[in-house]
This record gives sequence, C-alpha cells and structure tokens, in this order.
Amino acid sequence: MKFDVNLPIWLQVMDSLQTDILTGRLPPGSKLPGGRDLALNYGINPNTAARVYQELEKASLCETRRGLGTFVTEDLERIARLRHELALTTLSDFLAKMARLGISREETIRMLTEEKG
Amino acid sequence: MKFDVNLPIWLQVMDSLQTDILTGRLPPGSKLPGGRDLALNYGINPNTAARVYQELEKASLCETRRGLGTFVTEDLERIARLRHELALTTLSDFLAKMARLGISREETIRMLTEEKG
DNA sequence: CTTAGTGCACTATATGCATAGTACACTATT
DNA sequence: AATAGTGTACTATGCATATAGTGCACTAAG
Repeated sequence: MKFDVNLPIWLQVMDSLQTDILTGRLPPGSKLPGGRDLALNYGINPNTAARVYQELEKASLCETRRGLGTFVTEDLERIARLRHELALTTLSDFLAKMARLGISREETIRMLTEEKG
Repeated sequence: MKFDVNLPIWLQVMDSLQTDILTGRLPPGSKLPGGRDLALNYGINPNTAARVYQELEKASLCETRRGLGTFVTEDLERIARLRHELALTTLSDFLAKMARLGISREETIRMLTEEKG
C-alpha cells in the first residue's frame, strides 16, 4: 500500500480497515491481525499500527480485548448506518467539489454516464 | 475558512486558490493578495501564506515578481487543461471510493440522480 | 529621496507524526 | 510452569507543519 504524504498513515490504514468492515469483507466478530502483524502487513511501525486500532475502537467499529486481540464489532446496525452515512457524505463531497469546479450536476451525471470503466 | 486538521493548511489554501484560478473566478494576469494580506484573510501565518504562493508557482498557476507580488498565470491553455484533468481525477476517485464501499456505478448514478440539492 | 508594499531569508519555539527500541501485563495453550 | 501471542506504556529521535518575530532587497508611487 502506498501512502499519501499529506495524510497521517494511521488515518489511511484506518480508512482501509473501516471500508473492509463496512462492506463485510471483514465480517462482524472476526479477529483482526495483531498489532505487530498489522505493522508488518502495511510496512509501518507497531506504534502506528496500535494507533489504528485505538481509533477504530473510538469509532465503535472494533473492540479490543487485552491479551486476546482486536475484533470487528458485532453491532450490525451500526455497521449498516455508518456505511450509508459514508456513502452519502462521499456523494455530497463529490458534488460540492465538482460544483466548485463550475460543473453542474447535470454535466456531472453526463460525465459519469459516459466515463469508461 | 475552517481547516481540516489532517491536512497541511498551505495545501488547503492552495486548493482554494487553485480552484478559483481554474474556474476564472481569479482571472489570468490578475494580482493576488500580498503574502501578509493573504495571511490575514485566512487567519494563518505569513510564512504559511508564502508557502502557498511557492507551491502555486511550482504548479505553474502563478508567477511571482519580487517587489511586485504574485499574479495568476496567463497561460490559458494550461488553465483549461488542469481544470479538465482535475475534473477527471475527481470523478475517477469518487467512483473508486464508491466501488470500495460496494456500490456499483449504476447504483451511484441512481443515488446521484435522486439526491436532493 | 522617502515611503509603502512586496517577496524573501533567517532564527526560534511548539506540536503532531512516524520511527526504533524496551519493558510489562494479560490470555490461552502446551 | 513455561511459552507464544497479544495489548499497553514508556523513552528517545527525526522530520514536517505552523506559529512568531526580525530584517533585508526590490519596485512603484509620492
């Protein structure tokens, strides 16, 4: 994984895990890698990896049990709601950015429809 | 203007000015505020403001003349091309983010069409 | 010539991020 | 009891960011 120099690494790794949790690629209740393993996986420092799990816990997406590890929350309702909210803010941020570039919603939708994928 | 804590201030101010330049709200050849005034406008430090103009010059969006000030480039072709490129990457980043959330392009377009504005 | 506005080059301090390394406490397994 | 894996808490260093303040060189206008 390559990191954006202008954003904290812990935030970028956190976003990555968060997305996997919200989409179910990391199922509720499943165990995440240990802090030291997570550091190895992403090529970062164990301290930075620990920060990732602390922030995920703050966001109520994980639960940490000392001596056992960190686990994906089993609060399905929270997962679903967060996924929906993230989709909405992503969408509205995108529209705002295009509007600031002077591109209307109609034109945006047109570009989106014709864009190659 | 409120700043995102996780991004350098100079980058956020630079983005703001860049957008104004690309859309013509800051016309080619026009004079930008002096470094000290820019600092006052945004409530930031003069050193940080200076950094903004240095980066805008690196991006070939401004030209700085010692003792005179900083001016928007008159290279219309470059402005147009950068605006187009920025729109395309914004669009493709957006689609990628939605895809990572498990939302297809069709569904994305549907949300976009129905979203209130 | 003087003045005001400007870019630019410094010094210095404080903070957050990321790194490296060490140590300790808890849990389950053997 | 011993071990391995885990979270947690430290110290320390280096770097970028952001702040504050000072001074100097250049330009245009009075």
